[in-house]
Amino acid sequence: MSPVSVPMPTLPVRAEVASQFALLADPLRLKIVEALSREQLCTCHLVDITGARQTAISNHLRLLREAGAVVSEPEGRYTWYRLVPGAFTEALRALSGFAHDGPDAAHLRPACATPVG
Amino acid sequence: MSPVSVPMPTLPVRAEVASQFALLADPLRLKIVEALSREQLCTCHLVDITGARQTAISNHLRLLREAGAVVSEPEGRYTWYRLVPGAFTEALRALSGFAHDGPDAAHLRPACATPVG
DNA sequence: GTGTGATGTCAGCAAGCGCTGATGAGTCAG
DNA sequence: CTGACTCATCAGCGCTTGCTGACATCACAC
Repeated sequence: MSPVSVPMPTLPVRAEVASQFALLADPLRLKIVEALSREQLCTCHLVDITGARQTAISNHLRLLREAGAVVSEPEGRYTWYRLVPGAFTEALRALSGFAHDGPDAAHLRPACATPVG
Repeated sequence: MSPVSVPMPTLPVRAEVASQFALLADPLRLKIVEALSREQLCTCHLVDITGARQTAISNHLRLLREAGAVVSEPEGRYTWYRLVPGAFTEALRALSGFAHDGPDAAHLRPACATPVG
């Protein structure tokens, strides 16, 4: 049994990490997350910043909210949004593992052809 | 500062960063990238690791190859794939900016109502 | 040369996703 | 109360994406 057969011990919940990446995979949503990482904003701000329609912003905010990436705080007729601090921690950890240059690992080549048949 | 009116000076090419995140947004592709970050592998390995069909693996590898995230090296009847070291650098940088806890920025609330209207 | 195995590519299908317009709830000013 | 404004939700549409099966290509063993 080569290390190939070992079923990925690094990430505990790959689907969750993939979901975090999926949240950042859309340019508009990335723009929203980027803006919210700097300061709290309400929907009207995000509409102004991104230039997108209010409904589109609201849809993306709902996705982010349901995923636990942002929290909403209604205040009067405005609703303030802010980024949850540890929302993308697992994604960052996974990506850090990928992005680090692995010169040794890059040359590893496990046995390929199945030995018996 | 009035970051609301400034149209996002942080990331130069948001669409490209979003594309890098999109590459990691699929669980199967994430599994492939994770495996290739540790060692070079050929398609038969990835089929064995992921349990997916060969055509699905090949499709995902083609996406990763076209995006410049992996490189292929045919050798005999096998094709070795390895991760390009700096493939996700920009995504990592963007995510690092998001993930860092910003206690001060989290309390900033720019003026909301349009001044003149 | 022939057979087997590994790999890439193509067309087709189903599902998910993002945008839009319309609508309704809630809030503030007059 | 009425009007203006902010925001969320819904249904609908189009596009993209991922998976599958079928087929073609290439390399190795005999």
